[in-house]
Amino acid sequence: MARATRTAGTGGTGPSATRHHGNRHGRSEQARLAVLNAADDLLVEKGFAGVTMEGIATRAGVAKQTIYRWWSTKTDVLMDAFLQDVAEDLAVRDSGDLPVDLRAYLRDLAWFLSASDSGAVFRALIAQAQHDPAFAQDFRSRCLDQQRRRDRRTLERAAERGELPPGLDLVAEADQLMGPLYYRVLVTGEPVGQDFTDRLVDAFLHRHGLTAPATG
Amino acid sequence: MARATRTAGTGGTGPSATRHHGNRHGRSEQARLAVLNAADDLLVEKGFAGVTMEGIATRAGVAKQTIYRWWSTKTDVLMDAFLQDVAEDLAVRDSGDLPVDLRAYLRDLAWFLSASDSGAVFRALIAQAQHDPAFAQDFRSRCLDQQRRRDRRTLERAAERGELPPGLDLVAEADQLMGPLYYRVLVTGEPVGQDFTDRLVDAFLHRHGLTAPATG
Amino acid sequence: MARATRTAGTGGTGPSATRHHGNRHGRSEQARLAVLNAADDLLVEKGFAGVTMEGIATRAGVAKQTIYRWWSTKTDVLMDAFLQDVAEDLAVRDSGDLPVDLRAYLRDLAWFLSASDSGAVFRALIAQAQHDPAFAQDFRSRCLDQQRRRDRRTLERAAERGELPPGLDLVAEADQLMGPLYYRVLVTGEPVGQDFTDRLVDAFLHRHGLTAPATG
Amino acid sequence: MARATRTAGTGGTGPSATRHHGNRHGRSEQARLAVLNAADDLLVEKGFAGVTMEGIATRAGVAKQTIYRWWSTKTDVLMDAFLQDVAEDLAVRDSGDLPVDLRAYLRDLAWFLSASDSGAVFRALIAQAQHDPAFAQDFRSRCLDQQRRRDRRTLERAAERGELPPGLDLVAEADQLMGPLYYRVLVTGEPVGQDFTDRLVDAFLHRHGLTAPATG
DNA sequence: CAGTAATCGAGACGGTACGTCTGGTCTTCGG
DNA sequence: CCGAAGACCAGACGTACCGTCTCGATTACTG
Repeated sequence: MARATRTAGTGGTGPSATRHHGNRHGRSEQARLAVLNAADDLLVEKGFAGVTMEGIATRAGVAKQTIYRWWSTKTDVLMDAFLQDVAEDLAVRDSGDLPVDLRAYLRDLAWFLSASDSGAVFRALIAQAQHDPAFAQDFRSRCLDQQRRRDRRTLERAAERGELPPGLDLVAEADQLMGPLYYRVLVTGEPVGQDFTDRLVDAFLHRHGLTAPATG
Repeated sequence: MARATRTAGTGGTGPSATRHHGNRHGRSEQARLAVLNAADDLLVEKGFAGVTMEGIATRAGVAKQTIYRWWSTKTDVLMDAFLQDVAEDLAVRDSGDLPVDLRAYLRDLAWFLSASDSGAVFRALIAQAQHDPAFAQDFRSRCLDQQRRRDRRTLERAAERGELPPGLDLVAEADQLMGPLYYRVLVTGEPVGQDFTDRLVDAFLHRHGLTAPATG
Repeated sequence: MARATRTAGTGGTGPSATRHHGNRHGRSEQARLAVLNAADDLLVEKGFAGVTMEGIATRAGVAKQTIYRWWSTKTDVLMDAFLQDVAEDLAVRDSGDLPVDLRAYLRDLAWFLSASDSGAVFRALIAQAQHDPAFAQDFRSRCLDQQRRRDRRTLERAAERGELPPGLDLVAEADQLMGPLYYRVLVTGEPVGQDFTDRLVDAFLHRHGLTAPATG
Repeated sequence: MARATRTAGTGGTGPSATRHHGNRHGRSEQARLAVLNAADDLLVEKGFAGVTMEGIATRAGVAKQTIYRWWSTKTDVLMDAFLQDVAEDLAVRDSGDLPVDLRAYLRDLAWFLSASDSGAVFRALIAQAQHDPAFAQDFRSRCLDQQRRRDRRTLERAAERGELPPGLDLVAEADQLMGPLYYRVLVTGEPVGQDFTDRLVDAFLHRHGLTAPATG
């Protein structure tokens, strides 16, 4: 909900800035944000089936045609809503120490995937990708790739610092490290507390001989 | 498709065995199988969105009400279809040797998840579980639990044989071993060849000091 | 997912009469009449533009699909509504005396065309026939022909009684007699009082030497 | 189509005549004619339902707002298009002989109403007048009155020449004479050949003792 | 010779209704 | 009682037009 307010409360923000409702010079930013917000809110409140083009239009105070002008399906809208929000809900910290950063990131990722609003959108999009191969491709190139890059970031920084053996396939390592977390959230639905994520990190560190914590 | 034929071509199976079209003697097995088949076929042919109650009814030559009498939603139908087929498409072998059995199972599981018909149904159900928490619970207890038990079987047998250290949390181990495979199929959509599954097995074995394979 | 079904609590109106809401044995008479009524009412209240399929459905408490199942357009609905009502709003009297009956019928017809509810529907249908040739053909065979037959009836009876010269083209005579009335209602929109219709009748009678009233 | 060319082919008409695209001192005649033409063409090609403000704008190469600036509805546009054309498609001849002129005019009127392009527009406008009383009033004062004056012209000239009895109500006589023709075109849709119109004229003449034609 | 005022093409906007599709419910009849 | 058939209410789908609006460019008068 923070989104719309940012622009809606224009008050006397700028001189005569972005006041247009859509004309030859481009679309209405106001309508765009209202749509993204409405989609987001509906997903969180009523679930994926409760997100309909009509519902979004009504809730956003926007004409259906305005939505169809810029997005082709409700999942397309949700994808934009996700891209708008994800940066705020999942940041990558950098303390310069791999074990510390890794533990922090997996904890944050677990929260993002299982508890945040944009995580709910993310899960819905992954689900839709199972149902629709064409959407899957679009989703991967527009959302998932950057998400995986984020997931790899901590390892890459450590590799640059020399904390990891050279020549390591970081993509494969990241998939092996994060995979069980995604699996748990998406498939088994079991809780993902810090104990769970820490165990994954420990296994990773141990695998590369970085520390040998007797976590048990 | 084998399913329906089994019953439809009754020919001279029995005296006048399961010949009823639905009367006071219980539901029609013929109708039940036709429905499951139709749902299955529609999913494979047209994707999840192409599976509708009306479509199933038409394709199965059955009245809509007949479906609603026994199933509540199309995903409910698909779940039954899945349970009917999964046993055939994913078996657990037992050679008595952990590395061998593990490599074989992960290869089979990869094929099952990414290429088999029942795997397609499975993915659709997992997707639906993201969209609908109530369905998720039902799906987990009726389908997923047994799937995870199957995934664990090889490890359990090895543990019984003493090939694995005692006191190991087999559930956690299995999740960590299979997680990246599910992740790859459901999320990244990248191919899951034997090289990929073997690498997962090798990491698992190495983690427990069972072999020290030079990667490659 | 129990849906709140709203059924008119008719109590125990009849034995077990027409209680069905549409099943394999035919359509719901209740729905049919509700639709015709709603269309009629909307036309009278809001004019032709105020008659919409959605509006009819809402007002009739009927699903849009139910309308489209039995009628193709709103004018199709209006045509049925007209056929349902016309008999009540325009009757042909028979006193056995041509001048008397003719004066009475033209007066009734004038009221029907310009002031009755079904006359309003009739005018709307004639208008639509100007806009759509395909509809025009349908309208003429289903409504107009019987209307013109009604318009001719009085003359035909008089001819049978020998009050009119034999061999007269009654169709042409009727068109010439009624034409100016329709013209006045549809085109000029001027009032059609009894003085006006009587003058038409007098001209007709004079044309055939039946009476020679010096009408001023 | 003749219309636009008339102005479009400015060639060397005037010095720098009507070349403006609309500025503070008046509207663009070019746009005006393009709109009227487009409306006319659309009506003839696709029928009344095929005439839309958007369609007119596109076909005329004009912005929607330009249309709304000068006309309020599509029927308003059609009315102007009609006024632009009617004079060319229906002229009143004057030979000085009532029977001759009357026969000629009714023949021309029949062709105008049933076969000409502006007649098609005229019928569409009459139809719209049935649907919309406010439009009806506007249409009658701006189009119909002059049309009825044209219809009366021949009789008026004959009256001035003394060919008709003095004190005759020419309005009523014209309505009674033309009414059946309008009725036939607008309501029954039957063909209006010269035999039909001549018979109307003969009845009129006989009614006033001008000739005594043996009917048929 | 700038400034102003009205026009024009373009097209996004909030809406309404369209005609279609699917979801679930209900009723009737045959076996 | 079950199953086939199919009519029913409900409501979302994606499209077509409606009438309003804002924009930048154009053009003739006005000061």
